Amino acid sequence: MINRVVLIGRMTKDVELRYTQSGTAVGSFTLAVNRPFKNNNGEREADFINAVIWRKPAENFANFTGKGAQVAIEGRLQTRNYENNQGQRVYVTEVVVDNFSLLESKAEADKRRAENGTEQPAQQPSNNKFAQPGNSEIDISDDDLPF
Amino acid sequence: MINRVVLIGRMTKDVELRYTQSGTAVGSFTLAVNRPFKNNNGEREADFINAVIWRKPAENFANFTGKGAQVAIEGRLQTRNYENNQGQRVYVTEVVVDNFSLLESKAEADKRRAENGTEQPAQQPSNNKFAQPGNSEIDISDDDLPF
Amino acid sequence: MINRVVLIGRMTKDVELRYTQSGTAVGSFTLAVNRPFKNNNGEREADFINAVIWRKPAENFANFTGKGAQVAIEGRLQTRNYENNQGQRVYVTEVVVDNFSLLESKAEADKRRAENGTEQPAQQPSNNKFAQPGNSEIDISDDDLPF
Amino acid sequence: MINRVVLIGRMTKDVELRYTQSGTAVGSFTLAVNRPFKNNNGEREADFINAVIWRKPAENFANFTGKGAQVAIEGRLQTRNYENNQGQRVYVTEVVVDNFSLLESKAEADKRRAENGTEQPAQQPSNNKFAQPGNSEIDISDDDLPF
DNA sequence: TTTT
DNA sequence: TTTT
Repeated sequence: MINRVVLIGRMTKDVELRYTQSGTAVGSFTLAVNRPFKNNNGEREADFINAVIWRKPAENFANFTGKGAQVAIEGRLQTRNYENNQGQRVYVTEVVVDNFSLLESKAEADKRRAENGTEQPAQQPSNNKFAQPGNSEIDISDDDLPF
Repeated sequence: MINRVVLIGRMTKDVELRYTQSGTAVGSFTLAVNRPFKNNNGEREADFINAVIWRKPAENFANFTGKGAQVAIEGRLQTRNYENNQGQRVYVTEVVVDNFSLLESKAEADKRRAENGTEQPAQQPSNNKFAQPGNSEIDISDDDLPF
Repeated sequence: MINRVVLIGRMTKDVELRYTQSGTAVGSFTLAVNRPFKNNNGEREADFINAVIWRKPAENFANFTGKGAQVAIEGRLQTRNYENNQGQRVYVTEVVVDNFSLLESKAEADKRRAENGTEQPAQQPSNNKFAQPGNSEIDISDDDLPF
Repeated sequence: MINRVVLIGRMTKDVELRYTQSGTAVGSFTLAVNRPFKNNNGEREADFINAVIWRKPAENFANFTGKGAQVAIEGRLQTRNYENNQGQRVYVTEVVVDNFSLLESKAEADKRRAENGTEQPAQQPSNNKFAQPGNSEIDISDDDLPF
């Protein structure tokens, strides 16, 4: 089966980097991808695509990109569902990234944001800076590993 | 911005073909795309990707494919959200199809299902057979048109 | 850098399976991909895309597909050049396949061709049947390995 | 049939913009796409992918990108062949671009090259600057139009 | 005939 | 819950 996605967009925030109980890194983030056309009000809208990235590439990605930076990602579409705290089933579609290309460094994006003004700098959570495995460990079963 | 998806999978059901108030055809369907690897129980799972297709291609697609048939689709990822009847915001990610390739005809898929046995034949809802515009008109604003 | 190709087409002939001096399998083949539109004479032309596939997947691919069979391939575009026997430099662009999906088995394609008539059966060269490494060894340097 | 290519790379030179006898714009260019791995000498090589772009987008593309600039392109693979002046048949594989994204402006690329030093500025051939149709008219039959 |  |  063929399942392929290629996107270019901007990071809506820094990568959220976490670790499974067994120490596997997982990064999650959302890409804002501008639409090719304008809406009825003459505005260009965006789609907000969720994505995850695993293992060593997750750590690299988290460290070299961040909020506002332009990136290209490649991967496959995956769906999953879970029950939220109101007992409702929530369906999620996300890209499992297996290749990426940084079109702008974290530093460049930060610099641009600083120059552009009032915008406060991106927070620098310790967990997107080569965090130690085990640090921000979370409740992700290793069964969720996509391989 | 680049936003491209290519999928090969099987139709989980016949296309749901509807019409906006102004008579534009919209087809919606879900593709089951088998994962490239097996899970911890040695089973091959699938991802269930939602998709929409507009206008004349929607009518062709609805008429020449159907439940169980293998198809290839190409398009872009789009996100939208709405409030459900419990007042919860629901987020949807779907493929807006702009090209497709039928890898098996509706007839072939039906024949295969018939041969395979007990499975009941795919229902033949009038709305997937060149339905008249205005017939199964629904509450889709023309503002939802993706162009 | 992003470099991704997805194609659906038909095998113009059986896979040519060879082995490098160190025993690495390499398959080469050409895919006929029909164009989406007709030319000025109302005919549908095709593009003939060259592709290579390496190692174990090359052997699987060679054994389960063949002339006339429909396949989907995924990979990256690669260019190389060499001097031909007239001393001219020849430029080649080909897909290095890293994923494929068989949309029709070799047997189905052969059956279809047999039913369709006069067409002679695909030749069965020993080198597309789990050939022994070393058998049809050729002058491919291991330096050509794409990794 | 599915036939899709997505590439990110750098322009090896300015776009060559020409016009068919009937005044249709055609741009041709080559993209250098770095390989994801290093070769046996520890160097990162590139693939040099030829591409063409037609009509109005060709003029926009020619005017807003240029040598050294990073771009993303999307399109389909096309093959053609012709006889060269030595009477040899030459086979060409190229991308017919139907979407692009400028990741760096012509100005930015020029600025970068100027800062980096000795490199001479990109020549500014009149034919990549909103050239008049008919100006650099060439021997392209309108039969070559890909639609 | 190639870009950073 | 969103980027430029």
